[in-house]
Amino acid sequence: MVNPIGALNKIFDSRIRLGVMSILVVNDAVSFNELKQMLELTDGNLASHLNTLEQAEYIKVQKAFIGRKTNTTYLITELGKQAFKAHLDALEKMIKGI
Amino acid sequence: MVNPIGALNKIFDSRIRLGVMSILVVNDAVSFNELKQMLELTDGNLASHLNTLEQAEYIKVQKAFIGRKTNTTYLITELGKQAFKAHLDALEKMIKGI
DNA sequence: TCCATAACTTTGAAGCACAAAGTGCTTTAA
DNA sequence: TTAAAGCACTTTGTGCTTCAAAGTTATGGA
Repeated sequence: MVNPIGALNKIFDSRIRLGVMSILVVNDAVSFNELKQMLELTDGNLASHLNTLEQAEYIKVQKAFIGRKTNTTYLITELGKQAFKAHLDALEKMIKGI
Repeated sequence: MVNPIGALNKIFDSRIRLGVMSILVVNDAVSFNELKQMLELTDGNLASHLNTLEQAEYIKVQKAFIGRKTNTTYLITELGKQAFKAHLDALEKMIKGI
């Protein structure tokens, strides 16, 4: 038998990063504050997890202006979508014992 | 919106514990060595994760004899089954954005 | 008698998660 | 026109988790 946990993505071991991806996979552009509120996190904690996801190129940042005010939103990348899907597939296989 | 990651079980944040549960949920009694081989872990690492699961009463140990030799197998408990299922449900809800 | 195997426990290092506090910029209220 | 408050961070420090490696105890086989 092949080790079932080997196919899991380490980046998604973290519940918070998993939560961020779950949100971004269905929502096109979500702001820092929306994520913060949805996931009930402190700024620092959220920022560091977003940073990890950005380093992995699973998400990207978009800085825009709403009137004069800057607004930062986060989007999932194509690579991020693939990695997330692959992780979920691996999870499913593991659970179902395939 | 309710925080989607709040319903996840911290015990199952670990890929190894998730792997153990996935195996035990479909296999009735699995030995220490079988788990060790399937998951490709060192003795100590496996033992400590099994210990965490046992503390939570999600698994239990069965010491039996094969001839004169002792044989240790692990089984999932009813509580373990419930907790595992609840975790998977929470995961699914989170991912599907329910 | 010696070695191997099973099933651990202990130890220690490395990495991670998290809160809290600090930063720089901007906007709004007094 | 300060002052306060919000946004989006970065930095810092503590405590927890993970893991490998080594040590332990017991048994079985050569």
